[in-house]
Amino acid sequence: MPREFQIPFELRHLVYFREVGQRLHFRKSAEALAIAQPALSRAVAQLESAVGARLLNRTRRGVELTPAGRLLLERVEPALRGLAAIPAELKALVSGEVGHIRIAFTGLAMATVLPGILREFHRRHPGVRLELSESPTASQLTALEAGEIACGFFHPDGPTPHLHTRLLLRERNGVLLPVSHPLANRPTLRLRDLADTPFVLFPRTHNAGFYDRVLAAFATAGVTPRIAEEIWPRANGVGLVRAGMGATFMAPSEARPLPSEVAFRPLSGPAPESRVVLGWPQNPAPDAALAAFLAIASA
Amino acid sequence: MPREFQIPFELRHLVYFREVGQRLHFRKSAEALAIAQPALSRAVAQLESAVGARLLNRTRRGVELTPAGRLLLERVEPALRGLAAIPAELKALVSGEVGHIRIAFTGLAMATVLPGILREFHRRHPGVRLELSESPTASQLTALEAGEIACGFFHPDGPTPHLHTRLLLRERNGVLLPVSHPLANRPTLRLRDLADTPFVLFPRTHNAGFYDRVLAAFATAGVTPRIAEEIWPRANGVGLVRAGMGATFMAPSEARPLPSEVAFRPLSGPAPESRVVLGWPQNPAPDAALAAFLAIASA
DNA sequence: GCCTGTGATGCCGTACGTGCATCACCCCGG
DNA sequence: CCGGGGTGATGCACGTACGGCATCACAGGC
Repeated sequence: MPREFQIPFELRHLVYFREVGQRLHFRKSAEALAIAQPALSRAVAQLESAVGARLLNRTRRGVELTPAGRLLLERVEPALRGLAAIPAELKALVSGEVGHIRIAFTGLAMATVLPGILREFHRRHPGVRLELSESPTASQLTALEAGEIACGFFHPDGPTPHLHTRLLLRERNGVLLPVSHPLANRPTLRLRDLADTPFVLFPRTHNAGFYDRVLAAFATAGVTPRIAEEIWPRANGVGLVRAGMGATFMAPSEARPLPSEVAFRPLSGPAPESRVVLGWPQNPAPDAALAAFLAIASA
Repeated sequence: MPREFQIPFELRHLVYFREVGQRLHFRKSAEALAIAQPALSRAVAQLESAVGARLLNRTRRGVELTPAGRLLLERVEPALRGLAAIPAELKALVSGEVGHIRIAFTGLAMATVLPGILREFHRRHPGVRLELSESPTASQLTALEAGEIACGFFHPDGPTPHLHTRLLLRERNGVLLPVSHPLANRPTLRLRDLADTPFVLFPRTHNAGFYDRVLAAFATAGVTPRIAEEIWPRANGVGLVRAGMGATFMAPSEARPLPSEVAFRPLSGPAPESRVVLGWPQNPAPDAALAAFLAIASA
């Protein structure tokens, strides 16, 4: 044996000793361990020699623990219990029963697809802890690149290298405007009607893709929009619209409960589109918990 | 292999895996473990097979932990640290550096020999915890028999089977009496002078040996004592003497600080004798800590 | 007194952990 | 583009030590 680092015995010795230390009977312990009695005697003797202390007092009728044996048993029992539990723990981990996943999302994702996904995942994998954090698309992309999050729900913004993506939501936006707005009484609007209306958008850096689609839609309609305010997160734009500071774009899904001072109107003709994408790194390969989450989220 | 109960791997596997899991490099880890690299590869592969999970992702330039590997490492490290500490712990125990000893004593022992012994033992063996409890001789003898205490300081009371004993103190008693007593002005007293003086003793059941020696001393002196009160522990007798309720016997050593209302007078002629004995069971053999204590106490 | 039951010991086969040599593969540099 | 250094994996042969079987030494009991 070249050297047994730090620990001069093996688990076998401890398991055997625990049995004898509890039963105080070599033959019965050997039977319980499914080995022959001499092997057990040898193993215990080896352990005693390894730790440099007598662990058992052998009398002719039975065995009793020495103080050293009591101390060792006291130390060994929890250690063995812990080690014995490891395979099951790992099994639970690789099967996706337990684990934790760091997930980022945008406000739109939380307003649309995310709640249903979370509910279903939690129902099927209650042992997996989710760390959820709202952050803009651009931040999610760098976090994914750095491995800080396992997956993200964001809004696509051109190509996403090193990522797998799955399109979860794609909705033509409508317009949210104050009920006091002259166009608020029409059932649908066209972009070109809104040339003079000031718009509340968000900083382009936060989701350049959508931002550019908004401008493209205006261009297609032949008008140039007036950008009055920028705000983030997008949902807060409702407050500005409500305050009469302008209109904003919104997907129908996120315009569900609205204050009475604002109105949501679909667009006919060109319209910007909101997209929610689930993205995760191509490598390393997702662990079991993440794989299960991705499967449910993509369903 | 007949069956490896509960735990499908050996400490060797865990030690090896910990090294690789920390260094993330097979060759360097093998060198640090003083084994060849192939042996390490095999051992880790065996562990992975045993726990049913890939623990390391082998890439061509280095190694990285899988989630399962991280979890296992997290579990294994404290376990190995605990197990590695065991030999030293046992060594400390058998060498008597640590441990604990249950000790019983009587008030007289605490008033005489015990403080010096405790001080010296604690100086030489600071890691040994002492559980001290005052209890009468008879209780100590049954506690020793039952193995409830490791040794006792008591007053011998006839033969003590199954015990080793060591006589630590043997003092002729004097008499403690109120200063108002007619005999208080004599420098020494004789028992026969005290025939009419009421005495405060203790229940005979608590130390029949001494009690009988008191009566024997009176008999030798040709008088019959008047037993007025019984009290326990003995030291409380001082209070009764101070209250003028009678006299009592006392060893010179325990009559050091006395209230001014009482006086201690040596006896000439027959006198009862106080004996303090250290006793401990003949078997089981004393452990290292107890042996060290006995050696110091007997010195 | 023998018989039963305890743990320890002698002997031997074999399984398995090990080292050496080599392989398969990839990155990197000329 | 091709070779050299470096990674971990694999084939093979050796030695050890673990385990089983048989037996020993010893104490208690109807």
